[in-house]
Amino acid sequence: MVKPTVHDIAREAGVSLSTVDRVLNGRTDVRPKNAERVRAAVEKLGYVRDTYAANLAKQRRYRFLFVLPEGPNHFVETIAAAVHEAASAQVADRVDVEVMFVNAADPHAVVERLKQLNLATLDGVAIMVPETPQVRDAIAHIKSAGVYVVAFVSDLPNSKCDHFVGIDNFSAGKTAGALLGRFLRNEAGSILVVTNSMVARDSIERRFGLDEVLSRDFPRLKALPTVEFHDDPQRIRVTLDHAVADQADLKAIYSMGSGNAAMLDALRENAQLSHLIVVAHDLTAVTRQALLDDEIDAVIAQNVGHLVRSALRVLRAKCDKTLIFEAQEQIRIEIIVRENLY
Amino acid sequence: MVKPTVHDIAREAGVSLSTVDRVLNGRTDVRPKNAERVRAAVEKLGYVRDTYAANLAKQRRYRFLFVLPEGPNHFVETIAAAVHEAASAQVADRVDVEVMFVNAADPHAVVERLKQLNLATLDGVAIMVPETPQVRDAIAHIKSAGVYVVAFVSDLPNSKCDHFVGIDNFSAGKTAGALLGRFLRNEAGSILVVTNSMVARDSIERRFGLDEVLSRDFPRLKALPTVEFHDDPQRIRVTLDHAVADQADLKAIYSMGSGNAAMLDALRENAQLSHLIVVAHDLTAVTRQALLDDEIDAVIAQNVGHLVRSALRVLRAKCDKTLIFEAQEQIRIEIIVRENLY
DNA sequence: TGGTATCTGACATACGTATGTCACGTCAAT
DNA sequence: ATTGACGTGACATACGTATGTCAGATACCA
Repeated sequence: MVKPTVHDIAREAGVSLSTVDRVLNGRTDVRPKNAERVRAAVEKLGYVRDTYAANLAKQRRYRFLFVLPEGPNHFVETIAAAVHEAASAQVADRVDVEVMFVNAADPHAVVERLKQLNLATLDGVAIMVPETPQVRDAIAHIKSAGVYVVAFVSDLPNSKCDHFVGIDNFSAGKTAGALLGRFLRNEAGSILVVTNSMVARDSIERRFGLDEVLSRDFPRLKALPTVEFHDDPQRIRVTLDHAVADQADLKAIYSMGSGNAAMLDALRENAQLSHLIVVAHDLTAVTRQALLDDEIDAVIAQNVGHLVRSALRVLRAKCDKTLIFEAQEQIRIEIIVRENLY
Repeated sequence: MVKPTVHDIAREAGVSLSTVDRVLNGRTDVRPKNAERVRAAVEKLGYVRDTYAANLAKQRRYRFLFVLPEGPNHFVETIAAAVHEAASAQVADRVDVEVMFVNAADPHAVVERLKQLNLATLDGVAIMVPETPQVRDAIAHIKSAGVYVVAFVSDLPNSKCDHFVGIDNFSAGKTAGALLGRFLRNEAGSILVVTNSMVARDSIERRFGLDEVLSRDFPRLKALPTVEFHDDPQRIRVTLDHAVADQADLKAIYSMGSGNAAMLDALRENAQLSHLIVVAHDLTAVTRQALLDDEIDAVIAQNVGHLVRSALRVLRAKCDKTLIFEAQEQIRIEIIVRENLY
């Protein structure tokens, strides 16, 4: 009943400890017949390597890096805070975590920074940048150095990442649509959709999700063309004023990503907008306060603590070449109203 | 930069390894002055014990037990499955997990089973039973044997538990109320509240939460007195038929706990009820399917995987006497609609 | 001062695994 | 028969911590 060790395997297989080690760690110089006997013994006794003892012996440390977009952004700041929190909690687990900020808007700058990484000192990287051909190449380069890569928050479907840690943004958009449809029961009208930029694939996918649900389940609601306001708070204000003038049937606002603060500021300046349903993405200090103040009806969020811990667990699993526990790494699309705010 | 070891502490404090060990493990026979120097060195070098190395040396295994209510219940079955899943994932972490089912409806039977436990072979217990004076005493007994106890899913506020792993049911009820209020925008009417039994404090707390939100934010909505149907599917059917006859303004159903299947069956048999908004608790095979079939509008849930893993982490932290990472152990009140179903 | 109870340090062994060294086989090619 | 390549086993050391033994130091009291 007690956990078998390498010694038990050696005895069971009738070979020496050295041979067991050679098989287990994929070294050369083992006769196929003996390798097979070792594998059979492992199977029979149900041996699983004690990773902690192994790490102790190897003096192993896991060195991970988070690459996050720089610039003022509440969501990213929340993530960075979660990374630092997790990092301090994980020192006991032999993992060292660093954070690097890159100018995500400039693909060349991103690649430049990625190329400068000393890959010999790294075991894994979690990357949160938009996918470009250059980024794709940089990732291939990192991976070829034996460093594991996970796409973080934004998926990089065409890159050779080991995993994606984040939510399905298409479903997130559908969820927003479902909430809007239910919050506007029996009502017809239009929905203003705003985002900072549609360059990020996140926004595009969310928009698709929204449109699919609205057209299928709530055809009485019409989503207006997405308004992008590229870091210009003025623009959102003007857009809102126009919308309220042109669209007599405006019923709701869907804020798809960064820029919630600007959207809320604009909302506050136009009293006519106070009856609108507002659904926004990402739980930050700003949206949290807006929920409490009843300025936002619901927030679609992903738990940043889970995101970070999941990324770390996945990277560790890759390093240890162990299986990842899919159910645990599934990042939930959370719906947050004032009452279940945490 | 490298993690300090006990040797570093000994050197820094100018004492021997033995003395460091005596201080660290709370043994006797250490002069206060030396103990203080060791503590200062620990502080200065930022020493943290390597739990894994320590467990290796101690040949430590964590033996935990989940005490769950028996009887056919989808929610508990889901939990039991999650426990077994987590248990198999945790063998590598030196933890052995067992599950015991008790007849939660019979306090004496519960206590009888708890008293039979061989506490010498246990390190921690997660208990999910309603609180009674007998249970309270049994828990005190378990704790006095040096076994850690966490209240699991249902809180045991008057018992001497080490922790509560679960959601705040008052907030959960408020969340349900907030959803109902938003789903029934601008509408007035009554809400049917059903549950299997109000004996469990969960239901009582949820009801309080519901009432508070409705009266404060949505006074146009009136929640009818809670209908309990004590494992009698017939009862819920009759109740629904009466409600639809008596309450012309019936707008929604709030199912507060177990018994979703019976509620749904009754709903299906009365075509006049198909336009009702339905909010239910707990994500199980039944509610999952009902969400997909659009029979339920939203489910308030707690992630059973998180519940179980949190309980295990908390018990481990107690055994290791390390701090628990509150943010991670906070169980979320999840809102689930068809689109963010997982 | 002697006796004794209380502290302390040096050292050894162990946990399960990784890794290195070295000698000793076996077998085929020279 | 000699060489060399390959396969193997025995053994040692290490990782950071726990725990035990025991001799020796120190402090305290009479």
